[in-house]
Amino acid sequence: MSEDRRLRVLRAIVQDYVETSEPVGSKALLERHQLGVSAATVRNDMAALEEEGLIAAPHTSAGRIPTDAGYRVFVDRLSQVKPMTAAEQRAIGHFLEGALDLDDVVDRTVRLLASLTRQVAVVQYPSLSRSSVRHVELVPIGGPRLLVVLITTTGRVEQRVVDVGTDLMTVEGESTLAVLRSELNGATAGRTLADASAELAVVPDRLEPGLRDVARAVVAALEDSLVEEREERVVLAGTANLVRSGGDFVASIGPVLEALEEHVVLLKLLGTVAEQGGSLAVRIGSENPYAGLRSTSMVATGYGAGTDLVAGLGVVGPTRMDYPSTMAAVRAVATYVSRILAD
Amino acid sequence: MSEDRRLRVLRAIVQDYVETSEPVGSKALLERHQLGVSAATVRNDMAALEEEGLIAAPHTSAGRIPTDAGYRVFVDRLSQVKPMTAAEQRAIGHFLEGALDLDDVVDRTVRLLASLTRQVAVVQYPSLSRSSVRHVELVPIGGPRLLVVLITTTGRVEQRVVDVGTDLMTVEGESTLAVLRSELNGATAGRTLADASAELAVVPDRLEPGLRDVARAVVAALEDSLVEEREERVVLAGTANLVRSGGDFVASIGPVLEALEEHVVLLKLLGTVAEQGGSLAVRIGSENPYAGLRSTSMVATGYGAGTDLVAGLGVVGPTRMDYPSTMAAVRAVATYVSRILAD
DNA sequence: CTTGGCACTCGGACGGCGAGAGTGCCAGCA
DNA sequence: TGCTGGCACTCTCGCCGTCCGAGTGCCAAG
Repeated sequence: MSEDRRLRVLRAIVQDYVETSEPVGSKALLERHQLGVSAATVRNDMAALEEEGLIAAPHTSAGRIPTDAGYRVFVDRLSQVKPMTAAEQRAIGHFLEGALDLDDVVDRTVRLLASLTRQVAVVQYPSLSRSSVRHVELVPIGGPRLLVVLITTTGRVEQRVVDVGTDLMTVEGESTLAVLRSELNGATAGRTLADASAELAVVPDRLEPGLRDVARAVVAALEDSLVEEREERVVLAGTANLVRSGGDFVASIGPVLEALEEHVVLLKLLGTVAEQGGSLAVRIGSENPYAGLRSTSMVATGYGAGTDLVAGLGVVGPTRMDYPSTMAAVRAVATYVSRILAD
Repeated sequence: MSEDRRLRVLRAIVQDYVETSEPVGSKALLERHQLGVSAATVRNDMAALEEEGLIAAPHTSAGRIPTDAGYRVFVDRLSQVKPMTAAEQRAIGHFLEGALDLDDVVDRTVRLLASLTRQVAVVQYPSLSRSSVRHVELVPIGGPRLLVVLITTTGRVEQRVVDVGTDLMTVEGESTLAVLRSELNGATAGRTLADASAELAVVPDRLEPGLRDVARAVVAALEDSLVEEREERVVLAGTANLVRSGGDFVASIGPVLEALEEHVVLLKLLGTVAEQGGSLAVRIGSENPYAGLRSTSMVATGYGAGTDLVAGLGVVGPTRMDYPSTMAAVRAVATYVSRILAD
């Protein structure tokens, strides 16, 4: 019994099941694929595959469906990411070109990904801790309050109101701020906040005593913006696709929607992806650490301006999804967004 | 046949149907409400109510369910918004107090509203056109590009990259910017962008000729940020509640999810609400102009810092919802958010 | 105007039945 | 040793007839 043919059978089962949403039997398989063997042989192979835990039968007189492990083998060994057509590529580029600012880029990206894959798309905002600082601005906004604005090379703008204890809306206040401003920019420009942390810490000490408290408050605010939960944002689109996905999956969308609303969960998932280097990550069904997402798979990858990855994006859908196309779309979109952000 | 009792019957039907999700018959009504009349009388009243189009029978041998018109009468004449308990009020205040910045306020608000009402919550970001300008900042970000940052009194920060044609990252560039900066702030500070529009338009003419093109580009960017579609943002939470809402409603969540993703639609709905003055707006089922939301009701109101309303918030749920509690929650949350924003 | 009574309707649950799909196993063959 | 055709077996699913009960509309009497 050739291992090779058994895997071809598995591939055929996955493909058919993805297409029809129904358990596939030996006969149906022969009709749609040229396997060159008889139904009985296929049945033997199926029995073996079931033994290995790659497929399962919902009940005696139904066909087989792939298990999570089956999809895993399919993704790892039996499928290749199918390239996007030139037309699709053009469409992606064209759609993303028109974006006005970072919000718009992220918004367009997530919608595009959702409509390309017909699944729920997830896009993380470029992370602050992994982006470089372009500029720090200080704006007095009345009384002792100061608005600290942080602009990154990816175009993300983060702001925070700080109470500095002294009223700075005065003439000498303005010159004070100018000093502080240039110190801060000197300490941070061009590097990530995390990298600049040490330099930032000593900024207050380099200033005249009267300014130190102000400086300390501002530096604290900048450091604070790195705290994981606060700094990360994630955007969704295409949740309606969950309903359309058909099959018995629809019954379990409740927990899935809940999990998707827990942005922290999504960030964790995207985070591990962005770290583990370039290529696509696929997390299938029960491989997923979060209970609500046990019936789904996630296909994700990192993206970013230039060579560093600054965030992750991907899609979430039923484990019965068209992995090759989905993977192609995720990869293509990530490539294009990265290109756009590089400007 | 007293009109009065007929309405009491309608109220009882609405209450029971909301609670049980099942058509309610004359007998069940008598068991759960002290109407002081016989089943036959109730049946007569029901027939009359059906005649008036306020209730309907799904089929012959089932009870009645309220029509959209029936809910309308219930909301307008038969229910009063039931006040939140002191404990609930404290919880709301406490939960919102902790917010760090505007994003956080909006985020907490929408989650709070979703969990209070067990429905989909919708919160619009404070609108730019209706907020006052606190400060305009200009930051050169390399080459001929300038980042224009707009900060409103509600704490919202909007940024836009502008190509001004000249490289401003020079010494004289910086002083140029200082002039422009103070002109812009002089023209806008303390009023809404819309109000400042006329003043802004003449700013370029007051400057030396070499600066005019730069100034025009910046002013155009500011005006541009008012364009409706771009300026408005809306945030959702609690979509998972749609699934839990039970009854036959679950079948139609597909179109509802789609409609909810069309933020433009939600903004239109919230927009009309915020305009029409203080109190709560309730839009029931087919009163809704958008096909996807025909099976839902929306309860919404405006909120804002001080006396002006700057945005809307509300919830979307099945027409069969507990209107009195929902309305109470929406109103209470709006009140508290407004209070927080006033700081 | 209300009430009790009564005949009527209809949807949903239940159970039996047959068809069809799919399987496992076996014996024969290369 | 591995493939194949055949065959008996097992389930699920859909269909149909039946039954039950909830709920109604109407009527005649109070």
